[in-house]
Amino acid sequence: VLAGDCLSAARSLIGARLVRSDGSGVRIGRIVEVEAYVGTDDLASHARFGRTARNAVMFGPPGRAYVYLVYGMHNCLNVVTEPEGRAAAVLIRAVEPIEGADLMRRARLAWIETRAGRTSTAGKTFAWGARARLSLGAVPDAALASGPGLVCAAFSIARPDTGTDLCDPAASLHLETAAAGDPPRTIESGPRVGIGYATEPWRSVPWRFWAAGADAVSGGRRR
DNA sequence: TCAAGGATCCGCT
DNA sequence: GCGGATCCTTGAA
Repeated sequence: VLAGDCLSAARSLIGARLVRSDGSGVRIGRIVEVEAYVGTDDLASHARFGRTARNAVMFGPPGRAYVYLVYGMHNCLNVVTEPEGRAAAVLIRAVEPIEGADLMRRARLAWIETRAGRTSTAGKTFAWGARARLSLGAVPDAALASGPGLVCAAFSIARPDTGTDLCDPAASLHLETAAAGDPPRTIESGPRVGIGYATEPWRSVPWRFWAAGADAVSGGRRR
């Protein structure tokens, strides 16, 4: 499915499961929000400058992970789609925890700690970390991965995960199709988020897809 | 080598 | 609703 056209792949990823299994246990989440970035023509895509060292994996075979850093702090997970040679990927924006929510919470905490430990602007960052630590306790399980940066924090995904074959069930990080008992959900679509630098038509093309009514859809955007 | 800016999250107003 | 934190990637010099 991932080898097919990117927009269809994006739709079919809604409802699929993201699985992380490592020494600390198993974390499973249901994907409820994605965005498609298609080809070198798409001026919102990282592929818009052509092939570079960072985005090379987008041009490779489908089913691989592409993890990049935005705003200097947050990792974002993408699934490469379309055949080798065509640059396209689906950004995983939000996931609904199914199993291992406690582990996700611990991973979120670990993410905060690594940043709180750094002191660049004279203790200010540590103060931010302390507050974030407190507020994490108030976050409901459903919202533990309700945003692209949070998905990576909750599943301990970082740039070294780039290139992982997400279709390999033996991989520490991989995808699984929706279970038979999962509730069917309507898929809605709308313009992508955070790409104000792109020009039309790319800026408003409705290539963001989400599961209607899902609690975990990022920041009040479930419409 | 350098400067600019970004597919975000959070707290506070 | 706004702004701060934070650092990697990019393209041009």
